[in-house]
Amino acid sequence: MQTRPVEVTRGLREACMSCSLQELCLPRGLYGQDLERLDALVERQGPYHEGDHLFRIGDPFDSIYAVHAGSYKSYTVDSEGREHVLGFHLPGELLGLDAIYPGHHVCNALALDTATVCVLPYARLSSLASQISGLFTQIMRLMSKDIADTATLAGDFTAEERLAAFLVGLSQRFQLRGYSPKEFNLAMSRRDIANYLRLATETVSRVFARFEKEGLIAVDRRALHLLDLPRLRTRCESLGSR
Amino acid sequence: MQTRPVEVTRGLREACMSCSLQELCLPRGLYGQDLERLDALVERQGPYHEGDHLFRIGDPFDSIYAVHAGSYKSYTVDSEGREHVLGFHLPGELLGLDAIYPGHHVCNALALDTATVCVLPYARLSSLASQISGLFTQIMRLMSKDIADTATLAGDFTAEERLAAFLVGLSQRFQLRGYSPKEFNLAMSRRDIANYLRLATETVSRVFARFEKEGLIAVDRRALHLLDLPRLRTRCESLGSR
DNA sequence: CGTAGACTTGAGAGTCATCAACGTAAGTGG
DNA sequence: CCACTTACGTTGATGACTCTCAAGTCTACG
Repeated sequence: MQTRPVEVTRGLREACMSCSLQELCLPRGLYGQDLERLDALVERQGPYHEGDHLFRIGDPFDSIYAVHAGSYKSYTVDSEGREHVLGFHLPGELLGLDAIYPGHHVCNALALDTATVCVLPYARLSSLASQISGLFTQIMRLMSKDIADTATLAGDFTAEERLAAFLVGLSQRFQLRGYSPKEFNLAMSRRDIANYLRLATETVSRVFARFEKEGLIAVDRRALHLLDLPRLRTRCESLGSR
Repeated sequence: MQTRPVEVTRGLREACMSCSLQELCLPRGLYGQDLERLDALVERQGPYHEGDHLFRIGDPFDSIYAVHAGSYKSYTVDSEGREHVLGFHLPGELLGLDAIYPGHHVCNALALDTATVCVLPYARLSSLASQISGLFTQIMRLMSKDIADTATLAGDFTAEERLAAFLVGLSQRFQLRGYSPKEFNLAMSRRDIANYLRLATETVSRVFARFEKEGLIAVDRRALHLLDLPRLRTRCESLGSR
């Protein structure tokens, strides 16, 4: 069951062609007519509001989503009802790739704030990818990146290493999108961060406090200031693959 | 630097067409002429022997590998020299998908026993994928599965849950390949298992002993006997996504 | 202004890592 | 064939990191 009917802002063509995320998103490396053809199958969807679900476990898979604005979290719920956060998704990143294989969604995705997505109907996308070799390449690249990234968190690292890596990673992703790498707002709660990093919320709270005491960061609720990025990096050097 | 020159068993065509792994590997869903065209670009490589590297971090990426026989492990080495096992790969599974994005390998892969692979040159594969829509679909499916699988281990589970899930997962994979799901040999050492599950080798040893005492398994060195698969499953229910 | 939820802080407990010693199997060279 | 070596695996004792439980603070919102 797709969660709820949502406005589809089609109207203006050139969703991709004028999008500021071109460099991060699928169209990278596509030009002219190829880009127009991709543009023709993309639909903007939203806005979703905080807590709205983009899709849920079991929903039939028919589209991949690219975050256009705002941010999302994806998560599963295990047999005992416990939630497991799989990732946070910023503009330009794809959602729903893990649903291709089984043909239905295997995780939930919800908006962490007011957010929109670009909908890429999979059937049309794959037929287009057969015609445009650059598109095939780009899809493969993004999926490959996804595989490499999910492997990063799978270490047995300390709470400090995990949180430092998380903050450094976020910083890099914000910078790529043209935002300040040293100052940004966390869209997600402590509980979500803790769950994502496989820690207790209390531990996250304590490590934040420790980092602040050491002058690494300044944090006020969701507002974050990375004061000493170099030293923060040394705190998570072992997770080098980022 | 590709590790070492290895014999390439081309010779007989029909590597894919007669392969017993067809149902697991890429050709699934391809027939007749399409299969022949895929077959034409695949080269069998090996045999590699225990400890031989298939590729190493930094090696230029130009091919995806499909395990044909034997088993491999993939792993990284962090800045402090510690090894991190990313996965074990059985016949029919793909290796090197995470190298597409960066264009070079981001992990090492080595043979755990005498093993062979099928080499899929990426450039030729992607051009073929634009001609055969079923091939594109299949590649996407396999990458999607990879993404979903790597997410599975990322929970904060107990040592028992992790090991139970590992054994159950292995069992399923062996069964899919036509082997007994209850009796098989572990190709990997305790140290590798422990590293993969983010545990100490001693912990793995102890949990094996505990499982044996409970009558869940019988284990002698690498020889494993799953005596009570149902009860083993209940031990890792929370990792339900498998 | 009051309540609910998010966040913080403290104290105690448990799981697992570390350190250490020992047992076993396989391979080597005499 | 037997000491010797090496890698692997098991078992025990101790300690640390982080979870759990609990109470308290702060913020947002109705």
